[in-house]
Amino acid sequence: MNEHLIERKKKTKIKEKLGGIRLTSQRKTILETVQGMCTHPTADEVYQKIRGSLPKVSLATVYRNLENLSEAGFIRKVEHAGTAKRFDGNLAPHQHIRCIRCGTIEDVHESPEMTEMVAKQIQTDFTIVGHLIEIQGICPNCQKSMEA
Amino acid sequence: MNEHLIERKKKTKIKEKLGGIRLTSQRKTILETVQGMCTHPTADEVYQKIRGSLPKVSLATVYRNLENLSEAGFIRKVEHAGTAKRFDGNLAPHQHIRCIRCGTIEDVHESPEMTEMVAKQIQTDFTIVGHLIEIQGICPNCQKSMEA
DNA sequence: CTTCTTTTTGATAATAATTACCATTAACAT
DNA sequence: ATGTTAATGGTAATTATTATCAAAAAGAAG
Repeated sequence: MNEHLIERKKKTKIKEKLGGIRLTSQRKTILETVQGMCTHPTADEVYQKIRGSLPKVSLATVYRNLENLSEAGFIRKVEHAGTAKRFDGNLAPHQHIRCIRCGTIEDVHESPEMTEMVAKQIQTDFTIVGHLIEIQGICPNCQKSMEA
Repeated sequence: MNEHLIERKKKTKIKEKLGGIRLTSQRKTILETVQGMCTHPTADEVYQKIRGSLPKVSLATVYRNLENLSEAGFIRKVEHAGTAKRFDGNLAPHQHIRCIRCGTIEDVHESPEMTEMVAKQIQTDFTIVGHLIEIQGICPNCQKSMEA
């Protein structure tokens, strides 16, 4: 194995292709940020988080990348009843509990029996593509602020 | 039963109190419209529907009334993952199937076993106030338009 | 390493759904 | 009939998001 080949191999490794879409510093940072947060952030929350390392980044870039990173399957869009879209770096199938006051979302596990039960129940002329089970509650923080 | 009492009874009947909130023609029309539709309309859909009988009605009035009619418990706000809010005149507990392409919502029945199962599953520090089971699919109409 | 093509970006305008504001009008208790 | 309070219409403001477009960067080809 000569030096040329070694050089080549390194380059290929470093490139870290994202499957068709180009690897820009913005895209990389956004992906790593969502993967590193367990809070199911909105576009704006990601934007605020990355402004330290990428001061010139545009909010539009964040929206765009969250959208195409989820289309490419690197993150997923959280289906929920709240207003602002939220994203999740955890690709394992699971459901969520959402605070109806502040919008905070945490993970909850969905048992295979429940999945099966949901699928079994429905008789419809729609073509079913999935389902959403969202538990709704008040988070501990909001409970505190309500008592005060 | 003398005429006075008969007169009184009639009046009470006609007043149709809405539980604290005043009975305006706009409010009455909006309530009856939502109750008469099985399509889980958005504010704008209600607005378009009532413009014939109430040409001067404001869209803001529709938004306001859908909100306070649901707060007062006469209709319910449909919890769903779509963008525009939808309202339902059917107060019986049930869940929905939503077309992810056009937003159409139809009713689906939720079995008590499923309700129980959802409640049983979760271990959390949130105070649970309810849950949302949304089946997601493609409605027959959208299926047709996709084929074409 | 230079050049070419294509994608992506930043800045900002536009849009969609909703809410806020406020002077005028209407409801309804007295 | 009248006074108080709530509701309305018209419109501006807000929030979340998408569209636009010239300039910059990415990655392929030589």
